[in-house]
Amino acid sequence: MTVPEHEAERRASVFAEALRAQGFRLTHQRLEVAREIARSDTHPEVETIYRGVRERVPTISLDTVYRTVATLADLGLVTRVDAIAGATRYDANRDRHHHFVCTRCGLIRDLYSPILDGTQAPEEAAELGTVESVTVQLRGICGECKRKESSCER
Amino acid sequence: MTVPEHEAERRASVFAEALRAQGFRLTHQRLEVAREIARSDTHPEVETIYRGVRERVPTISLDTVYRTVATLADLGLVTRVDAIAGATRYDANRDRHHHFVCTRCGLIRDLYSPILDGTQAPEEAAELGTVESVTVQLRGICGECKRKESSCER
DNA sequence: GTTACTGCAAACTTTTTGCACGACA
DNA sequence: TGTCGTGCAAAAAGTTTGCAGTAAC
Repeated sequence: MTVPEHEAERRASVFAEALRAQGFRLTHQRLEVAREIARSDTHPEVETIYRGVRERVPTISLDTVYRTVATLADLGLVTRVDAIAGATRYDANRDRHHHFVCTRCGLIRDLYSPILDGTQAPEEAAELGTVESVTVQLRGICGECKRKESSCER
Repeated sequence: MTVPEHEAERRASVFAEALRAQGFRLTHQRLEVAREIARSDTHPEVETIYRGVRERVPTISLDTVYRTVATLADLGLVTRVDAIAGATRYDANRDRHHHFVCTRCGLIRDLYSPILDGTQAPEEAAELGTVESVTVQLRGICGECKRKESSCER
């Protein structure tokens, strides 16, 4: 939790404002979950957020945290890190490559690109640790999902 | 499964050879799981691999697939896509940033870099879909884990 | 013949869901 | 006051583990 207090508060207000704008009720629980995520820079999992919030709201339940986080994610206010929901996926491709990820359906396609292969780790990275690989992730909507969307505007 | 047959076979032999070199027994089950992953380019989850293998080895159990995939991953022959094992993690940082991921402990740190921000999606990506964001992922060993490793060579 | 691997079943973890009560607007 | 959100409990989904029999070396 090294996010400066003012930055955390700013993020939390953005969350609250967005929830209100979308017609969600500003409940005590939602505000506290939003605040907890906002002040964290460790990319926490739900369990961690839960423990943090519970210090201030001892009666909150784990499933409320799950629901609130899902709501914030749906509104695009927080992102699932390297998000492909569901089970762990495996990659047997040992050649240097990058990924295109569809945020709608979870499709992942390999992408070969000498230009992207040239991406260098910035110097600051050395402070964090030893970099062993650099890959680029493109996120967006795949052709299939785009077609579905335009055909039957749900 | 658009991996050409010869490429799939090549990958499968690499898997088999590596298993043997590391002293693992080349069982029927392991070879078939290895082959199934090798011929797939859809970044499958364990359940999918299981279904594929079961067509050829109807008696194989799901947990054997889990164990084999874990073994292959430990040997570095397959990678967990955007791998941070365990629960889903969330990111409240809406500013443009990149990630450093420690493959040992799962630590994720944000990385700000105007240079990385300049990374462009290659033209070929347009064939896959609409790209909405481009982020760079650095994988490696964090300072903490490196220290632990050098102090008490386990 | 040993020992590692497998299949089975059960446990564990993470996440989702149905329902009735309570709180926000 | 009406409806949405919460807490509880149970279930579902994904993954791991102990054990006894089986197969690889």
